[in-house]
Amino acid sequence: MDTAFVPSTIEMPAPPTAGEPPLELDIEELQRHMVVTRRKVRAGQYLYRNGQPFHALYLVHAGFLKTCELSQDGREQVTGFRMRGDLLGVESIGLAVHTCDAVALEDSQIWELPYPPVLTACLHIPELQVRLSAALAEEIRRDRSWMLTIGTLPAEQRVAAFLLDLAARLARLGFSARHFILRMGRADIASFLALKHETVSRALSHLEQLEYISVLRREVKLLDIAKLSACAGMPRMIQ
Amino acid sequence: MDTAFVPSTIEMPAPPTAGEPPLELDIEELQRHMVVTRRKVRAGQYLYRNGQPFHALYLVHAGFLKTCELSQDGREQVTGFRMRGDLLGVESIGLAVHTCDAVALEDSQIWELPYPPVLTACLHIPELQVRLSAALAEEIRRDRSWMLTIGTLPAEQRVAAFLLDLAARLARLGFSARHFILRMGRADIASFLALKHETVSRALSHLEQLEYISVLRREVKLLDIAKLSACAGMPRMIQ
DNA sequence: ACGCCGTGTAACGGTGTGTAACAGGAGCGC
DNA sequence: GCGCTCCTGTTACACACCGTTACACGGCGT
Repeated sequence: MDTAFVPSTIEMPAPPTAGEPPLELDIEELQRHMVVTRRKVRAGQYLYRNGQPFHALYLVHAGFLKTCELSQDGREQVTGFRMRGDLLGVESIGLAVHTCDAVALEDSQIWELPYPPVLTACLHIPELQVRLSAALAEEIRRDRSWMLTIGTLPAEQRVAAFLLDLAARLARLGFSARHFILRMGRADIASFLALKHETVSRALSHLEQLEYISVLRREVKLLDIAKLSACAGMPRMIQ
Repeated sequence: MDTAFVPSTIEMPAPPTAGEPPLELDIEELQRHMVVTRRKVRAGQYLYRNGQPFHALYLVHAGFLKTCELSQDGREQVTGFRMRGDLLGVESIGLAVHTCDAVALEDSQIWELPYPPVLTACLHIPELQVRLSAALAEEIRRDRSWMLTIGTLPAEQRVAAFLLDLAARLARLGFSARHFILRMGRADIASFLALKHETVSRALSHLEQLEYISVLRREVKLLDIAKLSACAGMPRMIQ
């Protein structure tokens, strides 16, 4: 029935989908206007770092990454987990350098879209401009949705919301929404949810006691999606 | 020395600045490509509401507004306070309807930029496209910076960061950075910082005891900016 | 085998929240 | 102007959620 999310490596082919993701189509069109390269990033390596020259946007082809916001006094905050189809680097548009870090959590493949050539391409392909603007706006909405979750839900409900969001995104990519392996550790989940890792661990254990989920290290099975959804708080109004 | 931030009303002229804000120049240019109207919004009225058709971006000419994210189960989260020069509505680009609320906290004046005509104008004015993209990216950075603050700082430091941010933005508009009137209540500040309003009140009182600030209802004086800055945590690395 | 790191759990305590009470100011009607 | 109502803000006290501290265990790399 449910197929487990197997660890993806460089050797694994991109998962088959009913159709190519929309931005995937654009790669071919973009290649007619500029040099688009595909990059491999090993687990633990940075795709880009805060302070590095900003010269491209990055479209995830395969793999899993996290983005982090950093403060001058050493604080760090995970701001998102990125997977196939996600566009990275947009937050630095308009600046000379990147303003955050992007790290691969597993071996990944990334399309590198040079900037400003992407912007120039927008002039020639109005559809691309619409797409880019929409992608930026979607990024804003996603962040806002998490701000709502973090600002208004207690710890366990945040964790539930996190699992459901991850499950939904994996399902969109053709993976199982009920059985998957977390590609990030408890500390990263915690940072993302403005919690401490012990709290994440406790929340997972309690959700398991409730039999909403089964969890063993990084393997997660969602056992009762309805109950978990009720626990997670309802999503943003209209979407 | 310090001039107090006087309550702005419809009758008050926009404050004088050394130069017009960059986006202000674009209004004149935009008007050559589309109908740009100036709208008045009374305190307490909505500029737009979640679920309403999305047909424009909004540039604040004068006044003060808040944006709110809403959930289906009634939770609400203030996501920002907007003043002159701020662009609103960008989070809904790509959708048919607005995804959040924008409410005027005082009588305000707003430039209404019809969308998609703005997008079409970008094709004719590449500089505008650069500006719009940069504005969207700046919105993302701003939200991320607050996520870092909320995710890594305790309550009192969040409040300090909030005051400093507000002071800096007011200063940029030509107002005093040391003596101003808050246009929002404690509850809104609290929502924005993922706190409760009592906690905000307590933090303000304590900062006053420390003689970092003086606060009386909505009137705030920053007495020791250095101490307050040290309290607020250092900002995002490189900006 | 050893060391390091991530995960998981428990105990304790502190920070922030919830509740209640109160004060003061604004707005409205007479 | 006065009185009343409502809203906003402050403060005290109680409590619980989550952070802190500590430790054990398992997996992985050398």
